[in-house]
Amino acid sequence: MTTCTITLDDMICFDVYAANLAIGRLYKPLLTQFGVTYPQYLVLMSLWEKDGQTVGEIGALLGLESSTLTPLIKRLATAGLVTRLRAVEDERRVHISLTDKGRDMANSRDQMAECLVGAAGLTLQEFGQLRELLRKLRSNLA
Amino acid sequence: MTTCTITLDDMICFDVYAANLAIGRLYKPLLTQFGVTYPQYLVLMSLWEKDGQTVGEIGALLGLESSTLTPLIKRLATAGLVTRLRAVEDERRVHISLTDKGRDMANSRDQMAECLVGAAGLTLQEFGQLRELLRKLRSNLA
DNA sequence: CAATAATATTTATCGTGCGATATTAATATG
DNA sequence: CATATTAATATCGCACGATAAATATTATTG
Repeated sequence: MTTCTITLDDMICFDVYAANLAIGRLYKPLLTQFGVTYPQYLVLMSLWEKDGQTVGEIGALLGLESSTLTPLIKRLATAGLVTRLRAVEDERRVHISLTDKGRDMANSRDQMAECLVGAAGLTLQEFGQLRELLRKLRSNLA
Repeated sequence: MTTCTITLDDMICFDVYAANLAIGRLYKPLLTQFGVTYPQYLVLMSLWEKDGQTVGEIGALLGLESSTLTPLIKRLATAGLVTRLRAVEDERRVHISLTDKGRDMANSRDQMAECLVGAAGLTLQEFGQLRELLRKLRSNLA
């Protein structure tokens, strides 16, 4: 039975990897219009959800170290999409906030969403299943 | 209904991204012992499945361009895990074959598999579901 | 034989992701 | 109150991934 287990699992890591690249590739044409990369877009997404998060909070959400996020967010700041502001109550923390330009980009989210939903060819139910399985997987690994 | 759709989808790309990193991070300690990275490991996996594949075949499997794979595979060759041999029947193609050392690494696959299966906390049925959904998603996007 | 397609490499570029280390500030501890 | 500890983030450096574009070489097709 070990053989069975191995095949299943190994295909999983394979498929997650390939699916991730495929999604990024789908979004790319839209994202380059805004001059941002796919990981940068994910950071923006988390800010559209909740503005003003700290670097640590965003990192926890995406599963990234601050050493990865700091330069990434600086590029977003250079692009004029976010601002970095040290918290007054705890000056270790740096809050990331959307600029007007960054907030405006949220409108394009609908467009990208429909793009993926259309291209993915999954039912809403399947989307929900997939999301739930991935979250379960990830939370167990973390 | 639009709102519902958007939320679902956007979480998907989010979760795929995070899950991919989480799996890579889980494997990392084991992989560094062998001196290979996670994408390099995926290439080895495809060779354990079917040895002697061409660069193009591996690329199709992983969804990578040959321009990405060529340097990656060269690193595997430098590490003594694979050999690169131009096909005699069609000299455009380059076949990648495992060395003894590369084949030996396949033994560790079981260890890694059990590691993931154990840590993931998913049933075999859920693994199957997840794999099927990801493959469907990917094949539609490609 | 010429034109076109397929395959892999080269080159150049950029960004990701992380480890190691430093820095700064809040919090304990004595 | 001084100092050690811990936490959060920044900084630096590095290797590699991923892609685009251009090139070279070989097959195939008309």
